[in-house]
Amino acid sequence: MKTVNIIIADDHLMFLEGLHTILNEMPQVKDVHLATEGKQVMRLLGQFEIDLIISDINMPKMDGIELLAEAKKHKADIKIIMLSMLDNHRTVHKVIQKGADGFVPKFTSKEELQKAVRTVIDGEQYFSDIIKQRYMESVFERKKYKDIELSQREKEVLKLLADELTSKEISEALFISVNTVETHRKNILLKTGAKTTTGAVKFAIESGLFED
Amino acid sequence: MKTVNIIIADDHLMFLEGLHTILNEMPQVKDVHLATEGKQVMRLLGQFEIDLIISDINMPKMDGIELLAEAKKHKADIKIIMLSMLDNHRTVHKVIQKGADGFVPKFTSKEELQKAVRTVIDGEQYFSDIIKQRYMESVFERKKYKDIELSQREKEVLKLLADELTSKEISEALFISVNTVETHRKNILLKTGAKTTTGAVKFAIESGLFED
DNA sequence: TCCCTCATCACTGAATTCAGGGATAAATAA
DNA sequence: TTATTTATCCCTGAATTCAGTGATGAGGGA
Repeated sequence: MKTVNIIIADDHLMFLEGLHTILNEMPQVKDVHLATEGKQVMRLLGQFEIDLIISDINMPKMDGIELLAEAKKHKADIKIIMLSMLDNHRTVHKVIQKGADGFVPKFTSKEELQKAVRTVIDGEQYFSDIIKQRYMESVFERKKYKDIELSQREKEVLKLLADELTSKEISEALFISVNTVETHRKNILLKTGAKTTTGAVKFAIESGLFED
Repeated sequence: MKTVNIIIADDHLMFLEGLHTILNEMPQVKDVHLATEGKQVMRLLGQFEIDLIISDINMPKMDGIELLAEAKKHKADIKIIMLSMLDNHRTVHKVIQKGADGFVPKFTSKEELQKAVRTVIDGEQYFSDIIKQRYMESVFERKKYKDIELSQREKEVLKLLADELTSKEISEALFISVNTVETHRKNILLKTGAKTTTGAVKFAIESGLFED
């Protein structure tokens, strides 16, 4: 039987412990290295011959998404299974796009996790049903937000509006005419479908527009 | 040596597994029951003689905060150690106020967790340093928001403003005069220190004012 | 009892926003 | 190349908000 060396990464030690226990039950698993953040994983990659990384997304210093890219850069055929708390569907989208080999939520059963590991080390991909579902959601969300994508300048204006500047103040801050600012505002309302500036700002905060 | 029966609750099975492993190492621990949500803990409390509950905060159906109150109601001298991801300091405050016997973040080391368990079963309280720190933060935050506490009516108006209603529409919705609405708005701006309605709404969203 | 907060209502005038119509140059995508 | 998007600018008039000031009755706490 083909055996593999694994690194598991998560900043929660208790979680790491549980994961370790579950993996040790598997005959396919040879060595298991533990890490509590991304940079540590990279160091381990330099020291050992690793076949699979199982990593959490939220970690200090270097998160799972970054790690995904770095690890694949270091060793192109390395397999990566991502774990997550599954709070939002934006990250689900990102992880899949970045080329993860597997993705399961943290509340997955022991059996499903082991199945995911077996599937991935056999060279196939494994995504939990709920992940697939979230992925679809994110596609739809994306479509919903696609139609109302603001231009860079509009975002800029909206941010300043959120900071309580008036049109005149914004015009002075951006060195443009008040009329231009007003036009941007008009278009922002038009695109977001909001009736008031307040509504547009609220929308921006809630849809994470300001995070980009 | 005094031995105790424990229930551990967390909706993430892998985490539960790790916690289980760590507890099993302790000679003070007799039985460990697993649960994935609050209601299940309550059922176990009816079936077994339990001394300590170690629970996550975020769980489906019945969360840790609710569980805390329910469990103490069921058996006054039961001990409860809370675990959390430690995202915000408002929940830290809530948990301590509700009378938890211990509170440690999920990224705690095995040693600290075991120490917390020993301390609590000896009848004392155990709070991690970072928890104490967060608690202090929440106290300061609270003080900061204390000065600008809005009245019930003002909150109501602010909510409707966030929903893009104009003063006139609000006056119609609440069956009061437009002048009254304007006065409320004026006072909201005064209290929040915001210059615009947009700013006040942004403040309300970010400070979690709408959550109460 | 006295003071304070809350919720209600009123008026004025200045500032700002919103809705509506257009226009133009430059860059980008089809 | 043509069409679309982006960023810029302009004007008008109605609606709305903001700032300032003031008042009243009800209710709670010191």
